[in-house]
Amino acid sequence: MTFKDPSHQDVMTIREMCDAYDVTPRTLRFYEAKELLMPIRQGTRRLYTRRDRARLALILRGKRFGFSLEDIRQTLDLYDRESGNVVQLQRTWILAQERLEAMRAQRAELDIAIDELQRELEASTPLLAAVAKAAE
Amino acid sequence: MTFKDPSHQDVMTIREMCDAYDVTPRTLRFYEAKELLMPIRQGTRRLYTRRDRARLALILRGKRFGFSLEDIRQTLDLYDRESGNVVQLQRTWILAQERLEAMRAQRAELDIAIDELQRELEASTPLLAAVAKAAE
DNA sequence: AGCGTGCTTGACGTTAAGGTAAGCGTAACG
DNA sequence: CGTTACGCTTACCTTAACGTCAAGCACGCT
Repeated sequence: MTFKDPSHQDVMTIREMCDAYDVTPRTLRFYEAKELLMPIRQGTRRLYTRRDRARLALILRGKRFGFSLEDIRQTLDLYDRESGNVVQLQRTWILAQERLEAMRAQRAELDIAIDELQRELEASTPLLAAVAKAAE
Repeated sequence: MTFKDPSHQDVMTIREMCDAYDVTPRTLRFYEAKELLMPIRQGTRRLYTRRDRARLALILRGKRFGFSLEDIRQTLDLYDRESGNVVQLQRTWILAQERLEAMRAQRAELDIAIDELQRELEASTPLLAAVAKAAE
C-alpha cells in the first residue's frame, strides 16, 4: 500500500523548513533558543510539526510588520489553545487586544503615507519628464 | 512693533526640536551624521529650519513603518525640489515608486493580519469568560 | 572672576536579529 | 572503509540605531 511514509508523519526536517519558508537553519535554531518554536527531537535532530509551521508563519508575518520577536512571542500563545493558567491567558488576551489596536493605528497612518507619497510622485512626474526631455 | 523676533526667525534649537518631536539630542545628531538632516550652524550650535522639521517628520513616520534610515534617506530627496542631477532624480523617483509598492503590499498584508487576529480574539473571548467564571 | 546651564564632540556600551566559522557526530553512498 | 552531506553545538562577529558618559566651549548672571 502506498500510504504516507509513517516515518515522515507530517513533520519536516530543518532543511525542508528552510526551503519551505525561506529562512536559514540559524534562524530556526535562534527562534528555538528564544522559545518561539519547540520542534521535537529525534535523537539530536529537530523535527518540525504542523504546529511549528503555523507558528513560524505567524512569526514571519509579525516580523514583516515590524514587531519584535519578543512582542511576537507574547502574542503567539493566543493562537494555541490550552496555554497556561487563567491569569496568563488574560494577560495574553489583553496584549493581543493592544496589538490589534496598534495594527489598526499603523494601518491608518499607512494609508495617509501612501496617499501622500503617491501625490508627491504624481506631482513630480511631469517635472521629471520635462527635465528628461530637456536633457536629450 | 511686536513682529517676530528676527533672531528666532523660524528656526529651533535642538532642545525645542526634542520637545516638539519627542526625540533625544543624540538622535538628532545621529540623523545628522547619517546625512538625513542638515541644520544650519550658528557658531557651533545647531539651528533647525522648517525644512529640517519636515524631513524629521518624514523620517519618524518612515521608521514607524519599519523602513531603515538608509531607505528613508534615499527617498527623502523626492520631497525636496531641485535635488541633484537628472539621473539621480530618476533613481530617486524609481526608488519611491518601489517604496510605494512595498507600502501597498504591506497594507494588504496588514489588513489580513488584522482580520485574522480579530477573529482569533473574538473566538477566544467566550472561552476566556467561561474560564474566568469557573475560577471564581 | 566665578558659576550654572546648555550645547558640543568623541568614545565606548548596548540590544536585536541573526551571520559565520570551527569541530564533532552520524548516516548514506560508492 | 573513506568521503560526502547534513545536522548539532559553541563561540565569536556584525549591523542598525541609538544610550551613556566624559570633557570641554560659550553664554548670561551675579
